[in-house]
Amino acid sequence: MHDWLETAYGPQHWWPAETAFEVILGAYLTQNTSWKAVERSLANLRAAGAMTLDGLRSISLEELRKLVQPSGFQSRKAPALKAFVAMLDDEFDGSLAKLSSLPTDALRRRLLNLPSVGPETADAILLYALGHPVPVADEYLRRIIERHELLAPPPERNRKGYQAMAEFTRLAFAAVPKESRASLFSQFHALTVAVGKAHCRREARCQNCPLAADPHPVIG
DNA sequence: CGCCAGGCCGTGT
DNA sequence: ACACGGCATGGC
Repeated sequence: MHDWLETAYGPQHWWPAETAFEVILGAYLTQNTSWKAVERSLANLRAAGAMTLDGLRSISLEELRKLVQPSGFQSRKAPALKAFVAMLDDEFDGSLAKLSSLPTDALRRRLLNLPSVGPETADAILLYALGHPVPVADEYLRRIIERHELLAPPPERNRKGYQAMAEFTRLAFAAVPKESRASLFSQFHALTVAVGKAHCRREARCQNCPLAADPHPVIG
């Protein structure tokens, strides 16, 4: 499935960001929000000099709310971003490297304790900002698994479903050498988003889904 | 205009 | 533990 999608879509070079901090901002902002809207918020943050740790620390909560308004949920997302900065400052000397030096499991638990960080946001930060080799699952992958019947029962939209998708992805790449796993998880997630955005709407069945034309797409 | 987006959390059973 | 609704905005 990964290889077939890669042939169809090519390298995706994800996460679309210049810095690790920008990845983290985007991971929060894109929660249930289109990337297009996130880009506007990111542009606001960049223009305000708030795309860095120092910049984000400096601006007021009120100002931050205005900057991230275009991507919605600002009453949640702005305080959540401030809470991340506070955690980094208070516990890790303001250093992403120190945060990242925790073992993956402990780091994941710490991230999940932050407000507005659930499994997907935690894993996106782990993989794309901090380079830890964890799979990232999302609603697109859930639909793909459901509609192509790759798992029984199909994953639901809750933590158990998320865990099932993560395990599914880990198993699918179990044979891949450990040092290649982060880049493959990145590429696979990016590809599922690419095909999901294009063909996998919420209600309608897949329309012209390229996976349906693949004679051999199914894992398991 | 209605649907939807790269989730998460509080509340009620 | 689980289902369910609210959260906000803008693109299409």
